[in-house]
Parts: sequence; structure tokens; C-alpha cells
Amino acid sequence: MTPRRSSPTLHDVAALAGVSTATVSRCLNFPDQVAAGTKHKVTEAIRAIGYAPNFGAKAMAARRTNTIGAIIPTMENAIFARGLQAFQEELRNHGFTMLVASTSYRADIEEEQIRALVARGADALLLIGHERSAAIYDFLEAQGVPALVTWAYDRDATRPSVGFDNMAAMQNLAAKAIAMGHNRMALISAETAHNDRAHRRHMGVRAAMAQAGLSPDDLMFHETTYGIESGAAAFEAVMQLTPRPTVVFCGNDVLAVGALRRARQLGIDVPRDVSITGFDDMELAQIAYPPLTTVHVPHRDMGRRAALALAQMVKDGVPLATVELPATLVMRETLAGPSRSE
Amino acid sequence: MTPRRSSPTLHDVAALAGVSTATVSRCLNFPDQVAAGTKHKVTEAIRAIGYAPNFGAKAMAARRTNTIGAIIPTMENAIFARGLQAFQEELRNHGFTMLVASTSYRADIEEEQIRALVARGADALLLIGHERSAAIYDFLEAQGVPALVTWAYDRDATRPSVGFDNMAAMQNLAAKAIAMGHNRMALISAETAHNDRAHRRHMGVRAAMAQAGLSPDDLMFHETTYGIESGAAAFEAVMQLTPRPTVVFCGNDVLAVGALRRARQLGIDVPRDVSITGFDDMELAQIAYPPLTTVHVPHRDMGRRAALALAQMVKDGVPLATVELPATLVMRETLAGPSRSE
DNA sequence: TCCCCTAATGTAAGCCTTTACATTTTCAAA
DNA sequence: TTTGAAAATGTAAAGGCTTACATTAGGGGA
Repeated sequence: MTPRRSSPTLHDVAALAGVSTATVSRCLNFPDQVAAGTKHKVTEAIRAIGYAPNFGAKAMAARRTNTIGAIIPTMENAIFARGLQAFQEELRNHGFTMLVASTSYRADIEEEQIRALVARGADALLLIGHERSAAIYDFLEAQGVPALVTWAYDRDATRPSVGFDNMAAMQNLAAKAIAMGHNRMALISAETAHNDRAHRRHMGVRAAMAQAGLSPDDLMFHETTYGIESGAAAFEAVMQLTPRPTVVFCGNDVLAVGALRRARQLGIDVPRDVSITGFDDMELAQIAYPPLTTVHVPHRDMGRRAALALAQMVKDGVPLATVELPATLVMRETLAGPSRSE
Repeated sequence: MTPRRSSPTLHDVAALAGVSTATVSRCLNFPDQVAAGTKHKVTEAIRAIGYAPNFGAKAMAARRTNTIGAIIPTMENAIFARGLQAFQEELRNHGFTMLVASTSYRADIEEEQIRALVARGADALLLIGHERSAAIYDFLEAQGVPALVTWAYDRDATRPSVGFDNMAAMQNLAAKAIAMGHNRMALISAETAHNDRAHRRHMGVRAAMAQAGLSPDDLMFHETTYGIESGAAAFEAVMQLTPRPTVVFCGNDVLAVGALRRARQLGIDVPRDVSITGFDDMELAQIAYPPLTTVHVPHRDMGRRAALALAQMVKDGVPLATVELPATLVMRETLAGPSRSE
């Protein structure tokens, strides 16, 4: 029976405070443009009446939402979750809120999500990796929504990104292994379709081999899905090949941990019988036994810098710039020279 | 020099298709209310002109945003990241998008974030745990924003929640340990201030002890921050007490893994010299060596169900209901009876 | 053929802010 | 005092969509 009284509006506040709506609005958005006394009256009225601005109206009038969207493959992967966490924290420092969507590594879902976040008023977008259709980039352009790519840095890419060079990092790791004497190698990779990071890591291994004069045939390439169990299965498959690889590079730490576990189950000693490496340097890598040699990815730093760049772009029109961050090799205990005795 | 042509509007589409704006709107929102021919014309026009609805205008007119907010302690904790992932996926199935904010376990930040997400137009909110000020609950009430608590189920709580009984789960685990013969026990807990989950887990241990006729003095309670290193330090501290505990319960898996690692470094064998348990059952628990005995928390299920409940609430007004999910004991290898020889 | 009911479409009134521009007030300098 | 510039405030026009209500078209029954 009680008429569902709708929320108080700017108008109500103005009436109560005895000023115009414009003044109330200014009080909220440009406080130093209004006299102290007026400000006080208005503040009082707002409190008395329990006023909260209407988001839709505000967004329409201001033509922005102070919201930035992030689209990542999945939060199941701790590496992305952490990047997001840093991203969100920095965004908050600048008064923005974060919309999140995930794609499960599927290009079609990603496209849908990009459209969805734009439709939900995202002022700008954070994207993982460069690889996506020209159509969707055109769409973003047409909608006037700036997008920043992260998790990847590619010398040749034209779009702005904040990331590291997946290929160079992997090449560096592979070169190290080769320098230690390895020459029969396997790569257990995440699926490379629509995933330029995985693809470039693969290219990195090849480049290192080429540089050392090794034949591409000496690399056993095995692609699999994400997950510890996948890594384990892939490792087992790869170890059944002849000749056996002396080092197994893994596209990420989760796969590597799976490989490590299966090695133990199979009675294969790491790194004596075979070396195993990861990529990402998540917490897992330190917990693993033996501690995993991997590549440290600056996920927090990427998140933070991406947020900063996007915030400045939306707020002050600072154009997005590309920045390359270092991804450094972390030597722990799973990579060693191949044993002679073998 | 080219005048920055602003985006096409509903009006433009209507003009091109030769219908009214109302028809275009219906085409978009209630397609089966419009004739097939008309629908076709409109669809064509939309494509031709590259129309995309204006979010602010839509939100203002419809009085909702189809956006639901989630506020969690941190995405650094994989357990929350996964819950969020499931939450977001289910939300997507219902046409909603997700706003995310994190609190770093701080009540003041949480309050700020609740206000921020409401100001950003969240139609509803997902919250972790029951414990927060009455003022903020009042605020949500006044703003008409429904909130659903998760990660906790409390028989006595009046607000709707989708979660498990932290106390009962921990009590169950402790009872098991007691039944195995343990009677000197330690609890390494996350900080309990403003964290009803941690608090209730503590209560669970006490309840089990009380039920077994043990004195509360036989529990060494050690509170610490989140992190592997914290767990390690806490374990070391706790093991220096006299008499030494025979079992060390940890408030979560991360602390437990830290404890496990320090035990190895100290030459303390688990579970022969001391038993260690975790809580959450994250992937880490299986990777750890030896595999960790812990409590499985249905994080994905909670996320999914919470999303469903919230979506139905916002879309169809289905009232939020409380549902209790099971959190089950997972016996692995770090809990065993205390050794006689000690 | 005429009527009436239903389906399809159109009309136009909001929804609530922001902001360009106009007006009034204030205050320091003359 | 007067005056002029700056500060404070007011007026009112968007802004693009949804939706209640009005109108028109279509079709079956008498």
C-alpha cells in the first residue's frame, strides 16, 4: 500500500537547500566553484534526504561512466587473476571501477564480451594479447572506445600494448638450455590457435635452436589444454618418444607442475634424467618440488601500468603508449645440464 | 576539420527503417512483439548505420543496468578468483555483466567499494561473509540494491546467503583429529577481525575440543596474515611452544603449505612428527608434498548459485533465499594419528 | 459486408544530470 | 561611492532511450 517512493533527485536536494540544480551538481562535481555557505547547505540537504546520484542520468549527461572493462581468458589462471587484482587496485586510485569478462580462450566469446562491455558503458578496455579480428578492432574504433593490449609486447605490433616479449623471453630460456648442452628438446605448449602468447613462445624456442644451428626436427612440439593433468599426460607422451628429449619446456607453470608430478610418479628424476621448465613464475613454481626453473612474468606491474595508462587516457586524454616490461629467467632447480651417463 | 560525427541514435535507425523509435526499441528488447517484415527492415538499418545503443540513456530510461557487482577480499586468493570466475560465467548466461571490486580484507575499503559499485549502477551485489556495519546494510536497503552474502552460512543470520558452515566444517575436521588421538593442537588462523569466516573456523576447533572434553587451554591460537611465508613463520613459532602441538590446523591452504614447507626445512616429518591441515582445497593442496589434508570448499558452486539467484532476483523479482552447501573433509596425507614414540 | 478483438505500430512524456550561457553578487581598486 | 572584473549562482537545453497510452491494421465470426 505504501507507494514505492522513488529515490530523491538532484531536484529534491536543490529545493530543500534553496538553490538551483546546477549549484547542487557543481557542489558534487566541482566543489571549489561554490561558496562555503552554499556548500554547507547543500551537503546538509543531501544527507537529510539521503540523496545518491542516479547513475544512468549521470552517464548520459556526462558521456562517460568512469568504468573500465577488462577481458581476460579466465580468472582460474592465477596469473591473470593477479594481473587483474593489480589493475583494479590502480583503477580505484583513480576513481574508476572495473567491469570483468572472461573468454575461456575462445575468440567468439571474446568478441561477444567486447561488445557486451562496450554496451555496458565501458570507457576503455583492457585486452590480453594482440590477436583478434580486424572487425572487432574496427568496432572499437567506431565506438570510440580505446583499448590497451597487455600480456604481450611485439615490436611489430601497431596497437599500443603494455607487456613483455613472449618470444624473446622463451628464446632466452631455450638458449640457456642449449648452452648447458641440451639438444633434444620438447615443448609442451598451450593451444596456439588464437593465442599469440603461446605461439610466440613456441617461436622463441625455434629461434634459439636456429641460432644454435639445431634442426627444427630436434624439437618435439606437443600442444595441449590448460591444467595440471594435461601437463602430466603431455609429459608422459613426450617421454615415450625416441630419442627421448633431455629437456622439456612447458608453455606455463601449471603444465610444468603437471609434468613434474608425472615424472615423480614415473620414477624419472628431475633434473638428472630430464630438465623441465615453466613459464609465468607463479607461486606454484616455488612450491613445486624441486622448485621450478621458469620465466618471471611481471603480471602485477603490467596490471598496474595498464590501469594507469587507461585512466590517464580517459581522464586527461593522454594517448596510450607501448611499453615493454622485462620478463626474466628464474633459475631454480629443474634445469641442469643433461647427464652424460644417460 | 571533419566534424566528429556523434554515434547514430535510435532515431536515426527509425528514420532509415521508416518506423518509429518505439518499434526499433521493441525490436531490440522484445523481438517477438514486432512483425517479421518490420524486424527485418530494422535489423538492416541497424547494420547499415552501425548503431549501438547508448548505455547511459538506456540505463536512465530502463532504470537498470544489467550489471551486478561483486566485492571480494582479493583476487590474489585463487579461491575467490575461482568463485568469481564461476559467478561471471553464470551471470553471462543470463545477460548480465560483472563489476568487480576488492577490499584487501579491510572493512573501510569494503564500505567504500559498496558505495562505489552502487553509484556505478550495480543492480545487485555479491558480498563475502556476513560481518559488516549496520549502516552499510541500511544504505543498501535505502538504495534498493539487493545483496547476497556468500562464502558463509550461518544458521542464525537473518540475511540471505549461499555458502557453507565454516564452523561446522572446521569442527568436523578437528573432531576427526581428536578421534585419531590428538590432544595438543595449534590453530594458525587468518586475521579474525572483520572476518567472520576465520572467526567461525576458530570457533569450530573450540567446539570440537569442548565436545571431546578438552580444555580450551590445549589450543594454541596463532593469528597471522595471508601468505605462504606467514604460514611458515607461524608454524615455526608454534612448534617452539612447550608442549609441542601434535596437530597444526591452518585456516587456509596457503598457510598450510607454508607450514609444510617450513616443516621440511626444519627436518620435521609430516605427518609422523606433526600433522598439518589446510582449508579450501585449492590446487595447491594436491601439489603440496605430502598432499594436504584439507576441507573442500565448493567455490565454483557457490559462485554459480549466487549468480543464478541474483539474476533471477533482478530479472524476475524472485526473492533471495539462503542455501547451505556442503564443505567436505578431504583426507590426504598430512593428517595421521600422533606417534607414540614421541 | 460489418463489427469487434487482437496484433502491430506510433506518439510523446518522462527519466535525471550536466553544462553553456545568462544573470546576479561580491569585492578590490579607483 | 562608483566601477569593473571575477566569483557565484541560475536558467534551460540537451542527451537517447523506454513505455504507457493512443491509434491503426488485420482477420474471424455473424
